[in-house]
Amino acid sequence: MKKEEQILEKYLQENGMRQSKRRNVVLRVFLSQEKHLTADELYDTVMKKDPSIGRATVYRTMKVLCDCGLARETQFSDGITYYEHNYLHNHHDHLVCNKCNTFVEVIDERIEKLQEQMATKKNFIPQSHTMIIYGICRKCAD
Amino acid sequence: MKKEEQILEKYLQENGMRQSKRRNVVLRVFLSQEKHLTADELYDTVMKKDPSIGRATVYRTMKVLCDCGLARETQFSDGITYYEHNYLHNHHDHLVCNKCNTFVEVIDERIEKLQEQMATKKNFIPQSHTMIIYGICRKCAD
DNA sequence: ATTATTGCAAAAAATTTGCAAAAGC
DNA sequence: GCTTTTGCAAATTTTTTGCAATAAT
Repeated sequence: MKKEEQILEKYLQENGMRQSKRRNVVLRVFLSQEKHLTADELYDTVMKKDPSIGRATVYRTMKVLCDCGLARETQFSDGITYYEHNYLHNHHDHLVCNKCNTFVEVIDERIEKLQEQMATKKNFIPQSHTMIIYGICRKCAD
Repeated sequence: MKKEEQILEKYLQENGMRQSKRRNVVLRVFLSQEKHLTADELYDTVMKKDPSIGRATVYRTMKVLCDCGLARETQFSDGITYYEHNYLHNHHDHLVCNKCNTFVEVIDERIEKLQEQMATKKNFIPQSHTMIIYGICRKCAD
């Protein structure tokens, strides 16, 4: 059994929730994709595995996955919620191209440190963050 | 006449658009409020000034204000679009409390510098960014 | 006069919810 | 058996759009 499934199982147990086949299908489809996914894209793929699974279950399951720390939500400027892996995947931020809308993941430890420092100085206990830099990517700059 | 109105006027002229009373009402209501506003809050206030103005006009006007640089959009984790001033207001980021949902504006020049540096190193031309740190605020920490 | 802007209502898009039926423990 | 989970469809919420009427230049 995958580590991720164990994490989910533990979370469910601790919160008086039950395991279910459909929730596991959503989990596995989510884990099998390395990209950022919208609820809709996830639903499409889940449908192919098990057509009996509805949209609401995908939304409800992703909420659980976020709560137990396996997934996290990010919103780009299009207003749609994207889900990305959050376990054994280093936290990262994004550079989003204003022209072609592609993005790359980035991480800068110096920025991470300063973010923590700054929040703490403001008497704020940081738990997570999103940082998105919009601009023009290499390809579109030519 | 306010500087902001001149900026809008210039933008409209350069883009073959016309001035209009209703657009000006939305602009003035937006300028009169110092906080972050949702389209809905804006609509409520605009309605009181001029009940003949519809929701669509508020949305369309805010789009124009963003395009001409007077406003900017930010999305917190609630998925709703907030509009904030972008002219003669220093750029800033946000600390959002996960418990009470209040936020404070912050700015850290060292982070700003590093963001620029990092993007450039990735062959990316940065144009704008959003950085939101979620956590627990001073009040909710007790 | 010509063309942009608007209100309105309807459409779209994304997500949530109520509820009876099915599934897990 | 009791309680959680689910599908479905309907409801909500936020934003966009089509169009005929109106306003700006």
